[in-house]
Amino acid sequence: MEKKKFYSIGEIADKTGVSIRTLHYYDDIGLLTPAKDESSGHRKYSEDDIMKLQKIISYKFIGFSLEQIKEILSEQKFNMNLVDSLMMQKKLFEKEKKRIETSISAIDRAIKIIHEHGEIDSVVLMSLIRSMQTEDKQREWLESYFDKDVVDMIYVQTEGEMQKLDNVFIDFTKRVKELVGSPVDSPEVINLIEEYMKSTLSLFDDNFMETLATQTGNLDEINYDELEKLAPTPFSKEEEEWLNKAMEYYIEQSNFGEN
Amino acid sequence: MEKKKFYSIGEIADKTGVSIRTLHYYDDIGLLTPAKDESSGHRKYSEDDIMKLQKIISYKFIGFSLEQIKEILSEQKFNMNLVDSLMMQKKLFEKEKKRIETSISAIDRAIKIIHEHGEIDSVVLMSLIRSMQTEDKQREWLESYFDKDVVDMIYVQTEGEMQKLDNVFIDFTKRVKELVGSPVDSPEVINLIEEYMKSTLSLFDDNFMETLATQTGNLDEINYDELEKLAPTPFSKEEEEWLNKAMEYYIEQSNFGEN
DNA sequence: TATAAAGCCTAACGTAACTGTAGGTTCAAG
DNA sequence: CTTGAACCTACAGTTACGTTAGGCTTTATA
Repeated sequence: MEKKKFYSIGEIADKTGVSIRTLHYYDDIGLLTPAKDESSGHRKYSEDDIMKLQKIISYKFIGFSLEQIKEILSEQKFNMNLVDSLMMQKKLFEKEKKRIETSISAIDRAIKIIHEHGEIDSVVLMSLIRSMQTEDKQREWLESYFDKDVVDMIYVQTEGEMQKLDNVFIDFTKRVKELVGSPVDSPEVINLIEEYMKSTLSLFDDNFMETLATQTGNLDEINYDELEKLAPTPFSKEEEEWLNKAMEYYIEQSNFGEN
Repeated sequence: MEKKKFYSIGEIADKTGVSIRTLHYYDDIGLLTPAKDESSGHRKYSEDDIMKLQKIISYKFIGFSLEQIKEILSEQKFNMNLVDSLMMQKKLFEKEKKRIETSISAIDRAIKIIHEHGEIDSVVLMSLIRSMQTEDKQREWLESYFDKDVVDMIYVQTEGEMQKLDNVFIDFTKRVKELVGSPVDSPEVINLIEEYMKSTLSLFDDNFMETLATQTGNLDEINYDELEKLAPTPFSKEEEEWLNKAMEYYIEQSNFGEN
């Protein structure tokens, strides 16, 4: 004589931490369908139901959808398939983890920048964040023009270097937005660009500059549209055009790359 | 005379990687509402719209909801508030990251177990996973009965130890399910329990055992219901009762703890 | 024993951030 | 002039529930 004990939905909710509504829902979609008391219509959960629910919770934790869980639970074979699914789930999780990690460091970077600069143009901030977000694709893009080790050299930076670069970049954009429109041969403009180049390049050693020079061949063929998608500039069209001219002028003047 | 250039929705989608449908959606909810060509009704995006979209993408990446983004973009103050929000987002991300990490190691553990044992009772597998999932709460529970350092000792295990424990545990459950119902004084049963205890306890050193002994005072007052919620057993009621009796018998027989 | 409170029921709507589809209009090229 | 690509609106669907609303049942208390 087995006296089967049943539990009410509230008890199950307490026991497992799954809400009543969720249990209703699982019943609705046929995932966990307990017996019902004939007269009252109240659900009554058996020990088996509880075990099944534990499995459901576990599979959910591992990342399966309720639809998938339904399948898994109904299959007897169970095994072959499961390992594959587990590995897939793992890959998905690892991707997500990576995404979260970049998001976290983007946040850190943003916070630091705000602290350092106080009120900051959101456009600039965004362009930095966006460029982190697409770093992988930026690398790919760069690697289609330069050797991998050159690209690595560009990206291998310490925390401190990066922060320094951020600051330089932000100051630079600020000045650009102030000076836009003024004659490209004015001392301020020349000074601005000179300062910026020096600060930026100072982070790379001579070795790098040489390597870069040997590979800077057919720059005319570069696909700039692609790049724009990956790292939007914090400048308006107008600012950008002005900046280009200023750069050109500066390079001509200082016969950069000749000697 | 400024010649304003506009872009079609398709061009924007190409430029930014955001789908046309999503751009429609952003328009619908009033997040990004480009001008429209009077006659055709086609959306036309300005440079400003593109910048705004870049910001939207960035804020999304950092974890804000579209609703929040709408607010952020409409505010001029922008600054004070933003840093706080960023820190909050960071915390959320860090929580999520932790969750993912446990999920990943749960998967690893499950895969190893399946490889090791081939066909394995899913109930057992689930109970292991579930217990990882609730490890934090389990610790809390334990710490309400033992000192923190004792609890730490229980949980500090190397990869290898953990795997060994998993295997021991799984073999144990298998045997229990085979032997359930047989007399608790039979040699097989005694042997089973002896083996299990030895394997389990062998992982802890004497120091630990002593500490544990001094603290094992009022075990009667333990709140088992709480525990059940955190670490469901892989046994049915029947199996569990039988196992309890077998344990009691074994402990009496072997005058465990008296010495 | 009456009644209140707690617990349970179904049914329907709401959520976030989209994706998909149907049926129709506009634009660009040959 | 036609054809195909690009665009439009409008509606439905997705996941895994949360949140009511309105009405039974069961349990505890006066």
